[in-house]
Amino acid sequence: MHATAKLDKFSQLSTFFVTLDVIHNAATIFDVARLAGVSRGTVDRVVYGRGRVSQKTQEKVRKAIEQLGYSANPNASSLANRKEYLFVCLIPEHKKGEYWEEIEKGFIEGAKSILFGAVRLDIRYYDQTDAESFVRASREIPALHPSGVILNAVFKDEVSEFAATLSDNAIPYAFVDNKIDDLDYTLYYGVDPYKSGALGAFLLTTRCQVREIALIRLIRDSRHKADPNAPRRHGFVDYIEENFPDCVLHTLFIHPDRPEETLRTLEQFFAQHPQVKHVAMTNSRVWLIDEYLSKNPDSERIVVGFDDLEKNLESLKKGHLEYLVTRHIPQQSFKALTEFARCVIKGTAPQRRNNYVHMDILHRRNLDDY
Amino acid sequence: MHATAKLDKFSQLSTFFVTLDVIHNAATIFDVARLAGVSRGTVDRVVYGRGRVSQKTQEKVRKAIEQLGYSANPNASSLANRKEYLFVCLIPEHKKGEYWEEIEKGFIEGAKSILFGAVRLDIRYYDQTDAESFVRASREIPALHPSGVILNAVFKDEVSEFAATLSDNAIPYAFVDNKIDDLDYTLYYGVDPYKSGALGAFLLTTRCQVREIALIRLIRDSRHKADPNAPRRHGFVDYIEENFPDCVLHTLFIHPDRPEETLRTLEQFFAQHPQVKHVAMTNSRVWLIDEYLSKNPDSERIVVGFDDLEKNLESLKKGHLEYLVTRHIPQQSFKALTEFARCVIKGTAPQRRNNYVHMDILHRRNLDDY
DNA sequence: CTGAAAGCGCTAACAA
DNA sequence: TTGTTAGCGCTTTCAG
Repeated sequence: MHATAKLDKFSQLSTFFVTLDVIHNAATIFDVARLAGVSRGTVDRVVYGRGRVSQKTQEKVRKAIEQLGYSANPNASSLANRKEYLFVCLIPEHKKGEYWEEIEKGFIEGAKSILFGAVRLDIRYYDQTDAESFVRASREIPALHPSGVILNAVFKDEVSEFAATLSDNAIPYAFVDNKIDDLDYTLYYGVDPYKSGALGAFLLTTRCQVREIALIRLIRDSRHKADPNAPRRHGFVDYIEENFPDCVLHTLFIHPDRPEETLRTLEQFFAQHPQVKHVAMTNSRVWLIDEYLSKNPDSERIVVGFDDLEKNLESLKKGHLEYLVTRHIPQQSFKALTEFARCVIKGTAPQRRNNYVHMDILHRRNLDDY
Repeated sequence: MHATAKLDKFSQLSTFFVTLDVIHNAATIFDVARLAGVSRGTVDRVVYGRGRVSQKTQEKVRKAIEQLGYSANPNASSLANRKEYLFVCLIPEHKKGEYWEEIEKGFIEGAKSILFGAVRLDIRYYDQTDAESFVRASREIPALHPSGVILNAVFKDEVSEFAATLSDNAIPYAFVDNKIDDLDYTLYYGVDPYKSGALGAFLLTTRCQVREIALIRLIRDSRHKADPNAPRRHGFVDYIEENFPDCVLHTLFIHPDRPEETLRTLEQFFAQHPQVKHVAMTNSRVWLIDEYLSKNPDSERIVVGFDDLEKNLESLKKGHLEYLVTRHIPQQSFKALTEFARCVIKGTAPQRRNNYVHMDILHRRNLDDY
């Protein structure tokens, strides 16, 4: 598919315009074959590098392709190509409304949007708090003979080992959300968590003289080995330390599954520290404190959170939060899947290997059409 | 194309997964034909309501379709369907780097991305400052017999008249960027300019006690009848008046093509009013004041602009601007074209008629991957 | 009203 | 190493 543009100027009409024919116009594989003086089969072999073509004919064909600006009609390709591609997504199990549900949506939409070849998706889950469950889930994957695997990198050792297995089986893999740098992944899509933390800190403190901040964290299960939120938190904390060296950071811990306890913890803290007006939560669940915020309105208070979960957006809309730092979560998994599939199916390298997606600043005032 | 999902739980493995087959699996038109006891041609007629099919066979076919969950393979469709669609885009002529260039990019990319049917794009230009040129350009369009026309609404009367002509010729049309409410357009994509103005005002003034603001405007050619920027400016001004009733708004005019004059105007103004620290420009060319800003650094000054033109982004990156209120400009025209084409080609109504796209808040800190 | 059949551009298996 | 050919699933004449 390619576009040609011709520019015509009709000066006496004082009107000018551009016409472009988009889409597989012009040249077909047949045209190329004729120009190169070979058969369509040969052209096909050259285009996809299937080998078994002499250097000389390859040259001829290449030249013809260039001359005609040929590129295969993707519709005809995927019609003729009945190959099926199986992609396995290995992600944390999750409940409705949680972060990983959004990621999953992106995968599914991405798979649906692929038009070259028939794509199957197999989504496998593991327990984020349990490295063993990751190992169990990952072990079943090679037997499925997938064309590719997409996963996130929770448990460093276990993921590295799995990646090695995949490589041994010549199965390409991609990371989404986070990655392990020294592995041989095809591509990665995610945000820079450190920067996003710093951005949140900036939004919380800009144009203010900040003396104290409440940073609210989650009590993680003791089984929970990983701390996937650390880079973002560090970005946040480092920003504060650099820009407000005298600022006191109060860290409070709340339990994600105990709302009454959370309410009490917060009420108690803010009763003791009424001067603290800046509040942040660097994980994705700032909605957990929404109940406290709505029951204890304070027009001077500024709260900043992260990630566009449904519940966070609601909290933002109600005015309990000032800013949410995020990106369209499904977009990163959508792009990851479609790009990865393109690379795998067409056998090409990705345009870019490490893709950091843009961070959005969300405020009540620009929330409407998100 | 449709997706089926089956959920299997292997509890003893403490692993569960979801498989979904995306894309034209299962039933083909042949299967439907066989089940209904008719030919493929008949099925086709039913599916697309081309008429000339008896009620009875229609029933049979419908039932078979339902039973098999049939839906046409889009690849095969557009392969067999050699119809060409011509879309005409009618937009202001522009120079490199200007707003409308970005819009144009979106159209072109959108056309390229369409995979159903072959699409041709014909981009026509007119002079924004000259209603007559719009009339001239628009008059040539019906003769092209386009499948659809996309335009923006600059000159109310002239556009309305053209729209009527299109309707008379049964040519559907869509608006991008701005619209005229009471016309019969198929769909519209744009931002709410009033809201974006208010958002800019908010970002300029949040957490500040603002007493004076410099609002910089463009000297428009006297021929320039339209004031396309008015709604955004009103959003800005109204916000300020509501929230800072005592704030003084200084309006300065600069000429878009006279940089030295601009520099002088600004230097003179700020020499006389050194206390003014808040500056805004509600049109898309805040880069015009970049030279002044870089030559007269002031850490207390806050500048807010609009639209992600290359030059504005540069100015933001260099730290001369604090915030830019924008959206991916090409995205709105991309979406407008693809959605419009879908509606026209498939003969369906748009999902939504008026589409307001999300406004991004851009700051030096979230600019990297935009 | 309905069926048959010739492609759309490409792939892949088979023959040469 | 190369050419030939039978489809992929759908659309669209053209006969009947």
